[in-house]
Parts: sequence; structure tokens; C-alpha cells
Amino acid sequence: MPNFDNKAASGRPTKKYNTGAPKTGSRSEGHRGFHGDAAPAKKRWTQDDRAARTGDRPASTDRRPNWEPRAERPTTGRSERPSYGDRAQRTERPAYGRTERPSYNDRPARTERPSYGDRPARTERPSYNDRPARTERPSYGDRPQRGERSSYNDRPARTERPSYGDRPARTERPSYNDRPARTERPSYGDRPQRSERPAYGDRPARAERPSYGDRPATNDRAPRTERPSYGDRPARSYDDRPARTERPSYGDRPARTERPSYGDRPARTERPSFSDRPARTERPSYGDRPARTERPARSFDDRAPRRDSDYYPAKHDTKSASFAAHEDVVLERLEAKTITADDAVGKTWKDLGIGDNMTRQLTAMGAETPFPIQAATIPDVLSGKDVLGRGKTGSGKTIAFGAPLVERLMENEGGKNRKPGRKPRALILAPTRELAMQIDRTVQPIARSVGLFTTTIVGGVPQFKQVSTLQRGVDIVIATPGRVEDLVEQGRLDLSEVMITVLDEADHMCDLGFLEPVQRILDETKKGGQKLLFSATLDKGVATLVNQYLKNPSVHEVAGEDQASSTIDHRVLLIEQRDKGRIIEELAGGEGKTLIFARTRAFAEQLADQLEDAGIPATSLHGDLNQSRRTRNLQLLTSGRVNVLVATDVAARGIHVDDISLVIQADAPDEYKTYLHRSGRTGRAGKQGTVVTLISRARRRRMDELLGRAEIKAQIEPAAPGDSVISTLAAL
DNA sequence: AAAAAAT
Repeated sequence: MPNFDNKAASGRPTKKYNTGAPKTGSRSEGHRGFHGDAAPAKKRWTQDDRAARTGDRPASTDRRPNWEPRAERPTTGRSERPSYGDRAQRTERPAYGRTERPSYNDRPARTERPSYGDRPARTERPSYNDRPARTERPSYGDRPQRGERSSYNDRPARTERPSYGDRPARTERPSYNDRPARTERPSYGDRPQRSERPAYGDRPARAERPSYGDRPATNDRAPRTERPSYGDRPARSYDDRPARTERPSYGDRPARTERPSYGDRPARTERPSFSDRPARTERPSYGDRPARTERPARSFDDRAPRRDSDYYPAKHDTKSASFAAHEDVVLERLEAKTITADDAVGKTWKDLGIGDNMTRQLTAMGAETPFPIQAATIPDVLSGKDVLGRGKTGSGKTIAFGAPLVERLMENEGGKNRKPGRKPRALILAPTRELAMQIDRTVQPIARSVGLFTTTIVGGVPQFKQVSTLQRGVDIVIATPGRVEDLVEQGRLDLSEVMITVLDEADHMCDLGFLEPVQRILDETKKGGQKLLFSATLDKGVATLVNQYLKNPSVHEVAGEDQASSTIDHRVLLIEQRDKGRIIEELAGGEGKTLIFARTRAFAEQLADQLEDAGIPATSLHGDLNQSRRTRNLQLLTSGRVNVLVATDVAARGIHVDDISLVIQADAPDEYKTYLHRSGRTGRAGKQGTVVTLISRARRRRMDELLGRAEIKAQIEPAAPGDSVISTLAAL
């Protein structure tokens, strides 16, 4: 059972409804609702009974959430007060609620949260706003799931669904009376950009408002320096400003985008992280950006040593002699402390410095003796050194950093710091939520065996549970970057005591889109803290972080564990594009568990649908699904209720599912590292696995080159639907 | 293109 389920079960009280009137018919004295022999026979209500009753008793009473005081309900009769019951039935209503994100209403009450007033405005950070809003993207989240249509438990919670058109206006509703009035509430740095918001239809008409038409243009306003700087002014939150209607209209000001943005103002030296980086739109986009070496150093990155342009060769510059030379240098560094599998033979956990309790736990988890990568890295981690660890997919990296990390926290703590609200002392970052949760499943029992606590801090899931766990006190945080940043900014996660930081899939965490958040997070951790970087494809791409944050790291990898010695059979099928669907159907129809990789979410979803239509139970995993569905769909494959999962690269790295016998790459990867990670989902723990990559003939050359980089020997052959090659592969 | 925060 996934541990986050454990937590859900052990943690906070669940919402209780129906706490009001006792039900009649209790059988014994002393129970509420006991009527003795006089108890009236239970009668089912007919439609007519119900209709007759609704006049004096609002039907929705019983569904009153317990936070809504009954006494404050409007006194108006039901007929005047539209209730939930008057809303159209589900099927009649328009398909709202596409996004299914936790709504405002699910979040902790405002008053429980710290003021947001003094944190930097959201617009200063590169945001996810750059990608199309969820509602603009095809959403697969709320469709009835393939094969699961019977259950409506998954539909969005009531409060998440819109269609509130006929509800009383916000201010008239009693339930929100106790929340601060708008002007008292903290600033919503995260609200949509002005230009995205609807017009201010409800503010006073212009003629009634003081006109600012004559006001000098923005640029003529008092120069910035004379005004309080947003950065260092003392908690002058937006709370202090006058209520909206009292404020001057901004209608005449230039549109926001024309005004000097926060991003333009000089960097705040006091608060280097979370604020100084350039706005995303100012940064070159991925497509346009020059090769790494040509990019100017990021403006906020002054501490980083200036990059030597030769040191980071362009990605595809294989023919350059200097590249080869440098790569050798880097590889040499990385291989400096290679150990062979033989070196680990006969080593015990105790030999490596792992204590008895943890050893018992590790043994119980099936890790009776250390794997080579664990034998290699654990002593150095325990000695407090920064470590780079490279072990092939499925070689046991999680325990390689997890076990010594827990051991170090133990030693460092001396059993003293178990106070509620203690700050976390270790942080493990992963690129996907599923991976973070999987790591927690491994690390949590190890930590618990010595009385330490972990929590996952990932997005896509309500914050509340995470925050209250943090408040209770946690020693190890296992997280994805976005939510960590969010909570840090909210002041609800303090990383200043983090003495060990692990980057799992470290090379990926250095890719565009991850690197800068990771840098900001690392900046929040304790100065001089230990850093551990692990990946199956650890390469020079991590040099940026290594130079910036690591001190004399020791580098470990395990020799003799290259792809050649792996248990994976690599096949490439040259196919006609139009045959792809058919061939995938034939391949996926086999007995064993099959994981199919598609390049886009839409294609992943389409393929899953297609397989279902062809009578092959399949499910999907990609970023267009809400988190509960992602978790569940992955669970469907793990549990074996479904044998085929179609995923984007969200599932490429780190995800462990037992006994995947076939990996199909419906779209070939662009990067050899992606190939290695995808194929690493099979052939785990010494088992046999097959990877089939479908390509068009036009891609043959690129594929050859990619396989060369991955150091993989694959059989490449043409194939068409119905060919025996395909059925042979499918049967495996 | 995907992923990582919501609204």
C-alpha cells in the first residue's frame, strides 16, 4: 500500500456530514433516536412526500457541511433561495469542471494561512502561465475513465464544480462570513494577470469615479526610488491599501504589459532567491536558445563561476575533436572511483556503517545485502562528502542515498530533536510526482525504523495535509520542485536547516525548466550542506550544479553494468507511419505487462483509447490527468489490473513497476538518455525485458546515431502489420 | 514536447 494512503488514514479527521439530527430507529435505550416500541416503522418517502415536505424543510439541510453554521443560513424560504437541489442534474449540466484542480474551497481557510503580503509577487517568477491554461488544453481529466465509468466517486467535489450562477452572491452567503473581507485578505499574488481578468464590470462607472485621465503617464510618475521599494518595505502588504472601490481607477493607465514590470527593476540584493531571476518571457525560449555554451550567464547567477565555453560542448557536436577530449576528461572524472561489482561481494550493511535497526528494516524490505552502487556510495555519504552516483536503471540508487541519509540524520541529531514543528533536515528532489512518492515509499520505512519522519511535498494535491505534516514536524522532505517553491514562498516550508540535499535524476534536474527552480531551492538550504546527485545517466550536464554547489565531490559508478551486460533485448522496427496503430495493437496484445511511450499527452491518450477500442485493456499516464487519476492509473498497471499503460516521458525515469516485459516506443526519443531511461523500465532486477522502438525509414540514421550514443546494439528490421516478428515480440 | 504550482 502506498504510504501516502497510510498517511491519509492515520492523519486528520475527515469531513463529517450528517452530524445534525439523530436518525430514528435506534434499537436500545440510551442511544439517540431510541423510540422504544413506539418506534414508527421506517417508511420510504415517495416523490410526493418529498415534494410536500420541501415547503418547510430545505432539502439540502442534511448535506450542510459542518463548517457552515446552520443558524446563519438565510432565513428566506426555500422557494426564494436557490439551493443546490435546484441545479440541473449532473448530466444536464454543461461540462464544467474540466480542470478538477483543488478549488479555493478545499484549501485551508484563509485565516489559517500566513500573510502573503510580503512575499514577492508571483509575476516575478517564471510561471506555468506560459503554457496554455489548462482549460485551453485538451483535458482528459474528467472524462469517464476507460473501464471505470461506473464510479462517480471521482467526480469533482461539489465545491469544485462551477455552475454557481444561481447561487446567492458571495457576500450574501453565510458560509463565508467568517472569512476576512476582501480588503482584509492577503494579496493574491497568484491571481490571473490583469489583462487576463474580465473587465471590472462591477466597479463604479467611470463618470462617478475621480478621473485620472489627466494623470501623467506611468513613466512620469514619481521615480521608483522615491517610492517605497516593494522589496524592502516592511510588510506593507496589499492588505493596507484601500478597498478596491476606493482606489483610483487604473483604467487610464497603460495596460500592465506596457508598464514597467517588476521584472525590470534592479535586482534585490537582500533576497537573492525567488525574486531576482528574469521573468520567463524575457528569457529565450527553448527552441530559440543558442547552444548552452553561447548563452550568457544568467543574471542572477553571479556566484557561479563564469562558464568556460569549451567546457560545455554543444550537444550534437560529436565530430569536434575538442569535444571528444573534454568528454574524456569529464568521463575520467566520473569514472575515477569506479568500483566493480566484485568489490561489493560479502559486504554487509553493518560494514558500510548502517545501524542495526535500519539493517533489520532493509532486510525486511528485501535488501539483504548492499548492491554495488550502495556499497560504493554509502561510506562517502556517511562521511559527509558530496557524492555523485551513477548506477544503471534499477540498480538500487534510492537506498544508496536513502539509507545513509537517514543514518546521518540520526547521528547528527543525537535523539534530541523530535520537537513538533522542527524544520526538515534533509530534502530529496525528484522530477515527477510519481517518482517522489515512490522514493517516499522506500525511504519512509527506513526512516521510521529509527524514529524519523518523512513527507512528500508534491503538486497536484491539496496543500493542507502537507502543511499540517510539516507543522507537526518532519525530518525528511521528498518533493518535486514546484510545490516546494510554493510552500517556501508562503513561508510554510523552511529549508534553512536542510543539511543534506539529494537530487534524484540529477541530470534531468539540470535540464531547462528544472535547473533554475532547483538552484533557487538549493539556495534556501543550509549553507555548506551536503549534496548528493544521483542518476543512471549522470553526465557533464550536472557540471553547472556541481561547480556551484558541491565541494570536492566523490564520484561513483559501477563498472561492468553497462548496457551490453543488461537483460534487455533492443529491437527497432522500420514501419510505415500509417501502420503504427495496428502494429502497436499487435504488440500490446501479448501476455506480459507492456509500457508504451508516446511523445505527447494527446497521442498517449489516443493510443490508450485505440487499444481499449481494440479490446485491449489499457490506461494512460500523462500530465493532462489530474493527480488522483495519474496515481490510480499507474496503480492499475502496478497491481496488474491492466497490462498496458500508455505514458509520456513522465514515466520514463525512475518509476518502478514489477515485471514489465515489453516497452514500446511509439515515438522514438530524441535523446539517448531518454532511450536509456525508458528502456530501463523493463529488465529490472535481472529479469528479461524487450524494448521495441517504432520508427519510419526516414528516421533510420538518427536512430542509428542515438543507439550509438546509448551504446546499445539493436536489431533493426522492417515490419508490417501481421508480420511474424511482431507476434513473436508480443508473445514475450 | 514533457515536466514542475495554482487560479
